[in-house]
Amino acid sequence: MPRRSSGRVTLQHIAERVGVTKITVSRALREPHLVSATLQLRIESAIDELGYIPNHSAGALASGRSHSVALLIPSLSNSVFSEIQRGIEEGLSEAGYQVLIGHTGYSILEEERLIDTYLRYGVEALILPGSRHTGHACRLLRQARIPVVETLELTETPLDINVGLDQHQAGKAMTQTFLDQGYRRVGFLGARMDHRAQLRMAGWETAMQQAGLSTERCLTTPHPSSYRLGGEMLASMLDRWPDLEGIFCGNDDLAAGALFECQRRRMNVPDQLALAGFNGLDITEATSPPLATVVTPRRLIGDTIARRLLARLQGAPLQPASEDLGFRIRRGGSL
Amino acid sequence: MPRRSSGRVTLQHIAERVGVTKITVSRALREPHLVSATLQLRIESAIDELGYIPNHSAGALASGRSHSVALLIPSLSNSVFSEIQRGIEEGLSEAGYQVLIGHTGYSILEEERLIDTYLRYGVEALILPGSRHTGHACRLLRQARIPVVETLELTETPLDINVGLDQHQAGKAMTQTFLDQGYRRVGFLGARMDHRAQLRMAGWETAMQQAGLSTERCLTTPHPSSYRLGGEMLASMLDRWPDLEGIFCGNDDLAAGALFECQRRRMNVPDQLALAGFNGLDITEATSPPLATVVTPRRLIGDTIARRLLARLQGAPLQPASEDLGFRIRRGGSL
DNA sequence: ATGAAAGCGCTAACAG
DNA sequence: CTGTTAGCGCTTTCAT
Repeated sequence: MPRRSSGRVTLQHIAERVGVTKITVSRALREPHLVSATLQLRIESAIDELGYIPNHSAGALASGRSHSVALLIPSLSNSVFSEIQRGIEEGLSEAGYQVLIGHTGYSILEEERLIDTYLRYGVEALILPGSRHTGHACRLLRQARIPVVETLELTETPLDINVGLDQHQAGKAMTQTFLDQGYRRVGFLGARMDHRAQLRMAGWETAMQQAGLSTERCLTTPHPSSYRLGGEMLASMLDRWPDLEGIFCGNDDLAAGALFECQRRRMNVPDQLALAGFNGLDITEATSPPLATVVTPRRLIGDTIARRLLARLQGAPLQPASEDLGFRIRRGGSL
Repeated sequence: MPRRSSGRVTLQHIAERVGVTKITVSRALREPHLVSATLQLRIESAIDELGYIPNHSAGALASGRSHSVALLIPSLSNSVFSEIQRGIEEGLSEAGYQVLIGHTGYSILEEERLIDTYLRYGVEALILPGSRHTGHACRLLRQARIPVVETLELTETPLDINVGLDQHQAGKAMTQTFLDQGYRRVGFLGARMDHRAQLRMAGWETAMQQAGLSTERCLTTPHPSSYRLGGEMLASMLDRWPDLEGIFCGNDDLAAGALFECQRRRMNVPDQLALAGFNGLDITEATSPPLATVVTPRRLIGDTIARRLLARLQGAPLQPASEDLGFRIRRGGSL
């Protein structure tokens, strides 16, 4: 009688049932071509009958490989990440990796906690939103010696793979679009104000300053963005700066919320007020008028991450480098 | 020289550095009160210096406990789940559980695959969206003998814990609200048509039939729902049934998309066409007019799941039972 | 308060 | 194609 035992069905049980040793059963599962066809069948049926479920921890411990990768996303309710995730998942699951999702709530402290957790789980790579991390997180990542992907934004000093787009440049380009259309009193509206939101806003500032225009018409909040918030903040801005001609919103949710508030006030968009968002989510094509936005190549980002990460996992050397996948301005009808 | 070794820092390394055995280090980590204060400090600093990261697989294998729970969600881009997730995560992480997120893409086959995967990982409980599962999934769940939560919808035959709301009843109640307001030619618009969407639609049918009204004005698609799709489907419905007085949309995205299409056509909502959605997402309060919707208690669902699951994890017996957390109809201004 | 021994379930390495 | 042996890194159990 064993002193400890989980009562779970193990390889050993299958092996006894079939009349071989457990290593053969193990092989039948992992390298079927090394096992005779008849045995293979008998093993399969024994597994089925007994309801064997492999113990991932035991396998990972013995082999030193977890076949899993962690993907950290800032928020579950932000659809920006869903396409990126699809690209990543498709590429990696094909190669036998399980993608473990964690969400940071836009906090680098929570990101640090998750990095620690997933390193304990022995993930073979980490995909992180953004390029800002806590000092301890960076130390953990360095020690772990596993591939790391930083995504969404670009950084001068990537830890490893960096795939995204230049958020500052994109913010600047969208602002320039306002200016090209003749708008002058262009404000900025931002929520949450994570690093990417800050970069976009900085892009707006740069463009405005280069055009010799005022950057005073700016309203931001640390609160999470939402449609409602977009409407409320638009109202505040119009109160304070009734002369506004256009507003660049840090993301599509805010822009849509702002548009709804304009509709409520019977303000014509873009004649009385031009609006633009950021990301090119589905909603920007559905509203009336469609919203101007910066279309980000999210699916491409996901595919690219999968491809480059697989190369690293399969032995490609560490060569920290950024890959800029660009963006596209879409004027919609709101600008 | 050991034949195999990962090169990672282990408990053994810490122990040697401090001059104790590894079991003492292990205790210092898990039951600090059993270790003398001075040792505790020396162990902590050694861990810090060497950058020790515990190996979760080894711990899980030795103890038979993974301290993790899997939460499967249908889609990352659907914010319906984000509040549920928050409630679950807060409750469980406080109790020392790591919540692993997986997404099924609304497919019970993918759900089955994820259940299998996470059982291999040794999760101590599973939280599933919905009550429809493949036969093999049910078998796996039964064999695993761990707590299972089925959520969002209610079922007569819960596997274990079941927390949600009566989707059929909710669909019926929203339809009845149309009828109470005097609308008669009320259609139904649905996308994706997963089980919950089907239940909502069945609720609409029931209410219409009980009122002796036609259920012909119904358009559904298996495609994922989106704002754009809501607009396109509304257009099709108006083409086909120009006499429509109201449309109950299976979710808020479709309803919002439909509203935008009405705005494009300069159709007054609700005078020319009444609209309603389902879930009570943020957008329903932001549009102009605000959208009628079925407000679902998502945060409460999450909190309730956490509470009941913790009880089960701490030994409460298996007592399959459903908990109906209800819903609220909000008329908004579109109905 | 600390230690020794055994073992969790699996796979790497080598043998045949 | 199949088996033997050792060990992955940790925790349990029992001793001291």
